[in-house]
Amino acid sequence: MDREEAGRRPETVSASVHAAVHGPGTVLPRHFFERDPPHVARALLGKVLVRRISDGTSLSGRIVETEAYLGKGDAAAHSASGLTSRNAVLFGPAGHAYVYFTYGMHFCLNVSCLPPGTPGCVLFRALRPLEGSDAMARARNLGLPDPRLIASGPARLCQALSITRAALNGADLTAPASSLYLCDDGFRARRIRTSARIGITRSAALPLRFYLEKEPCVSRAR
DNA sequence: AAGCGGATCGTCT
DNA sequence: GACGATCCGCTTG
Repeated sequence: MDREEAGRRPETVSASVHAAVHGPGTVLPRHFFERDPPHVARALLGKVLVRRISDGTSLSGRIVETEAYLGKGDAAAHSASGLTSRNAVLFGPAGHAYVYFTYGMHFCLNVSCLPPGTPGCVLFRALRPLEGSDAMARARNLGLPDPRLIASGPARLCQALSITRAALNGADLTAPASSLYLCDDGFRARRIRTSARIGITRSAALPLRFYLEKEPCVSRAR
């Protein structure tokens, strides 16, 4: 699957990005995700989500918005009613993709947290495009590659990166050969804001949404 | 600028 | 049989 090692390619980065990417960086290891979802959700801000597609090119974006879903005391979490075939990934090891289908047409991407048997995850809600923004805009059927419309919203993010449940649910995001993984490229998030999560009805008041201040690619931005 | 509803189907009651 | 961790286009003010 992995035709060339992901660590040595020169990266082409749009000049419009506000901070430079310092090379491909290091892939986030499993222990990064073996923590409480709120910690992981904060720590993921500023990291890079990379998707290698079949033609060998990489699509990527800086994570600017996340939400944490807890294993206990969180009625909004898909794991709230116990293990089912749909949510089984959440009860497995940390660092795996939980992709679900909703509203008859949308996919959303999460990463599992905490050790096996203890559910919890982080929902990826928005990216600032880095590599492949033109290809991502095409995948979204956008006329112009407006960075604010490419991956600002969990379903838009999945559409931009061609993430489906069939292709990626359960995938190990820490595996070297993964077609979807997370990187630390040295960027450090400046100001992190917290709010209630978006679009849920139960446990709606918990402050479990995290996003970068003054970031135009956050969903539902002003 | 904000609010409404349609699209569309897997999952669980 | 109902309801989404959503998005988009159309309406109204």
